Amino acid sequence: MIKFFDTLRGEVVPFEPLLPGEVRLYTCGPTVYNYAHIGNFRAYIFEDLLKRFLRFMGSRVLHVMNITDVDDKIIRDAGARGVSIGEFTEPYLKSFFAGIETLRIAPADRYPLATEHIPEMVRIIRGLLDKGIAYRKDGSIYFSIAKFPGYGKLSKIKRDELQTTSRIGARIEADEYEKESAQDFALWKAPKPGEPSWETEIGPGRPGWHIECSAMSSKYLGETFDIHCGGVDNIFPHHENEIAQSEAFAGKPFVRYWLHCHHLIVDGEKMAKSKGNQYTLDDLLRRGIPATAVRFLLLGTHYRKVLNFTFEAADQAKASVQRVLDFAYELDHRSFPEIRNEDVQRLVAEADRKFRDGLSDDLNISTALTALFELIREANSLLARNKIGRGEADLLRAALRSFDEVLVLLPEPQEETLPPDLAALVEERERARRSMDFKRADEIRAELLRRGIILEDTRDGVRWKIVQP
RNA sequence: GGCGCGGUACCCAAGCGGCUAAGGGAGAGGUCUGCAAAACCUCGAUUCGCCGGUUCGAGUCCGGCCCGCGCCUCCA
Repeated sequence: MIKFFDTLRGEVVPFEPLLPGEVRLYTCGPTVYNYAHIGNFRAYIFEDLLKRFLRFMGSRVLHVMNITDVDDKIIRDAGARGVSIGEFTEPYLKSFFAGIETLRIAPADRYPLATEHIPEMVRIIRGLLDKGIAYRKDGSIYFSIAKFPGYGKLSKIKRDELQTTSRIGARIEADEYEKESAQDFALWKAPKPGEPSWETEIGPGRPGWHIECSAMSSKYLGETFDIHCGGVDNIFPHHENEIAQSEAFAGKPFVRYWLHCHHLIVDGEKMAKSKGNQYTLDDLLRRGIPATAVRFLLLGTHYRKVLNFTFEAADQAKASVQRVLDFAYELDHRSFPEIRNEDVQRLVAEADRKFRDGLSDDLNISTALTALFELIREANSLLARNKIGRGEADLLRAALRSFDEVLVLLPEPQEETLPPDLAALVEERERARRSMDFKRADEIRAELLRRGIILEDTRDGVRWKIVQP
C-alpha cells in the first residue's frame, strides 16, 4: 500500500487515485524571472521521484507543470530593461528546460504558460463575481475570503488571526491595491500605464498570481485531481488561495493529496543572493560536480526534511553514485562462470521488496537506497568469490535497471569503442607491460587518465572506463 | 506571537516500544595486484541534544528545558 503525507490532513494517509491506474499530478513550476537555483531543482527532483515511483508501481501519470511568465517581478524587470515580458523570460525558460534535461527529470506532459490561459482564468473570475464571492475595487477584482468558510484549512491559519499576526501590518500598508479586507487577495489586477494588460470581458488588466494554477489545473486535469505538489513556502498563501478559488468556483474538492517539499539550505543557512550562496545548477557543474551527483544529492534526503547542501556532501554523493556505476560496469564487463546460484534470486527479490516498501512509505528514499546498496554489497561479495553465473548476472542487471527507472543514475547506453589513437595507446601499454617496461606503462595510464579514460588490469585482461565528466 | 521541521558515529542519513542502532561517504588494518583502480574481509556510536517520567523494556511514548532551521501575502 502506498502512503503519502497529505499536508491538508496533516498525516500520512493511504494513497488511492481517483481513477484506478492513473494519477493526475499538478506541480508548481518556475516563475521565469531569473535562473533557477538548486533549491528550485530540489523540488523538481522530489516531484520526479514521486512521478517515477508511481510509474514504477504501475500507474500512468498525467503531469502538468505551470510556467508563470507574467508577474510583478517579471513586469518590473522587463520594464527596467526595456523589453517585452516574452523577450525577458525566454532565456530563463530555456535555462529551466536545460536544467530539467541535465538532471534527467522526466518531462511533464504539459507546461502551460500563464499568458496563454487568460480566457480560462477570466472564466473562473467571472464565475466568482457572479456568485458574489469576488468583488471589484478600483478596477481590480479581489477574492473575499470571508465568503469561503474553509479558508485556512491547508495552512492551519485561522482567518480571524490573520490580520493580527505580527509582520503582516507593514506588508498590508505597502500593498498598492485597496481591498475590502486586508486578507483578501487579488484575482485580477487593474492595468497600469506602460504595463502589459489584457482586454477581457471582466475588464482590462492582468491576472493575480494564484488564479493561473486554478485555471490551468482544472483545464488539463479536471476540477478534482489527485496530487498537487510544491515547496512548503507555497502552502500559504499560494495553495491556500488556490483551494479557495477553485472550490468556491467549482463547488467540489480541488485536490485529493497535497505534497510539499521542504527547503534546501546551504551550509546551514538559507540561500540568499546577498550571502552569495544561491547556486544554480551550472554553478555546481562548473565546480566539477557531475549532474548525476547533484541528482543523487537532491534525491537522497527525504522530501519533508530540510536538505543542507554542502560541497562535502556533494563529493560524498559523487562517490556514492560511483559505487553504483562501478557495480553496473562490473556486470557488463566481466566473464561469468557457467554455474547456478539460488542465493542471487533471493537477494534480488529481497532488495526489490525493500525498495518498493521503502518508497511506498511516504517516499522513504533512505530505505530504498539501502536496498540498492545492500544488493550491491552482497552481489560484489559473491562476485569476488566467482559465485555468480551468467543467468544470475542477467538477474542483477535487470534489478539494477529496474531501480534505475526511479533513481536514474546509470548512464545512457553509449558507444563502447575507444577512438583509434587512444586504443593504440592501450595496445602500446600492453606491449610495454609484457616486456616489463612498467615505467612506460604507467606513463601511458597517466596520459589516458588525463584524457578521461581510466584503465583497470583484471584477470580477464585490461579494460577501460570513462571517468565521470 | 502563530504554524511547522529537525538535533542519531568525523560527514550525510534510516530506524519511531523489544533480536547485535540500517545504508552511503571519509578513515584504519588486511586480501588480491608489477604498481594502480575496482572489489572483498575486518575495525569503528555500551549509545541516539539535556533532565525527569511512563513501562518488564524507550533514539522510539509523555512532560520540561537547550540548540538549529523554515514559513507567516516575492519565494521551490
